[in-house]
Amino acid sequence: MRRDSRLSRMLHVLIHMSRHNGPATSEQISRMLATNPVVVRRTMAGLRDKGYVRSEKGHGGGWVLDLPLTEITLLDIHKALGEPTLFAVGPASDNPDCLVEQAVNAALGQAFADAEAQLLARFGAVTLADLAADFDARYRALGSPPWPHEHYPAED
Amino acid sequence: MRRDSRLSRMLHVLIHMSRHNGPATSEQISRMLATNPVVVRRTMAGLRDKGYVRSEKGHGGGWVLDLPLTEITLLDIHKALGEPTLFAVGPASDNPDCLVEQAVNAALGQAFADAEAQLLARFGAVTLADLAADFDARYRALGSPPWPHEHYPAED
DNA sequence: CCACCACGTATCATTGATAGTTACATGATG
DNA sequence: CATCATGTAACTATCAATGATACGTGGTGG
Repeated sequence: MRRDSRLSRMLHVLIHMSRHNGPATSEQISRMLATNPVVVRRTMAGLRDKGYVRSEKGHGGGWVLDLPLTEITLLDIHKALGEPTLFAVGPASDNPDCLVEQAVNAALGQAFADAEAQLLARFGAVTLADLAADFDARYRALGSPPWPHEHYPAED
Repeated sequence: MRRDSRLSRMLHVLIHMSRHNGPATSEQISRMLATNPVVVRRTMAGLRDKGYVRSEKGHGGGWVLDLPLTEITLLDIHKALGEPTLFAVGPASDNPDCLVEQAVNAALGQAFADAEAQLLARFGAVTLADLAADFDARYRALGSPPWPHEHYPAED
């Protein structure tokens, strides 16, 4: 099944933004994500509404982080994206009155609910600063890796 | 995202089959699942190949359970369906060389891998007999519930 | 032995979500 | 005030599950 990559993409972008001086335009971001500017604006809109980023129009405008990475968890971004369904498999409701179907869905539903709770707890425990620190470790480990699009090592 | 309901459906069907005398035709099963016979054959094909059910052609033919419910776990059925992706959200690979993307995907990937392991372990620990027992409990609790399609209380 | 029944399977249409695109309006900057 | 950037509406593209049609194949029973 087709997988939703918005969470991954937004985390990617936010970390880049934190290492970036000044606003990043949707155009620049879209190149990083190999997509196009409208998709970026659409997806970032949710984060803006929750106050994680700010957008500025006109010359020199673009997107700016509005909170430090230490204050943003993966769970926050997941919620900002509208809490999309995490699971690709789910219960059937072909015959809601059927007791067999109810028994099956109760078992599956409980298993998925527990897995979701675990996943969300994990998301809530990881901040973007943690991911940025992992990036820094990878960067140091490789010395001077190639830059497919602009990375911003810890300098600025 | 659209959710794969095949696992739920197959569990539903197998339990009904265990309470059924003689083969159940794809036509009968399709009515239980509010779908059509071809979808049933397509989905059951995987279970047949793994030996959980048998199919018989001709007059009086249809589908028959080939193992007791105690010998079949939810995990078995999941595998028989081709182990479809469990998650609806996943990593982006827009820029595989980007160290930021790698850090993001490592964190997300680990979280999802752990959740998947938990889910599969749970699936492996539940047999269809457990679900059937839950059905029996629900049946007894309600006395004589309505039958939207044929249920088979513990008699035969 | 042959008519019928049920599975087996190829092929195409439908669905529902993200993702991509085009077009145009709005606001800010220099 | 021309230009740049976001905001958004309205499409189209894509992908996998699902649904539907058609036809082939093998058993069964009359």
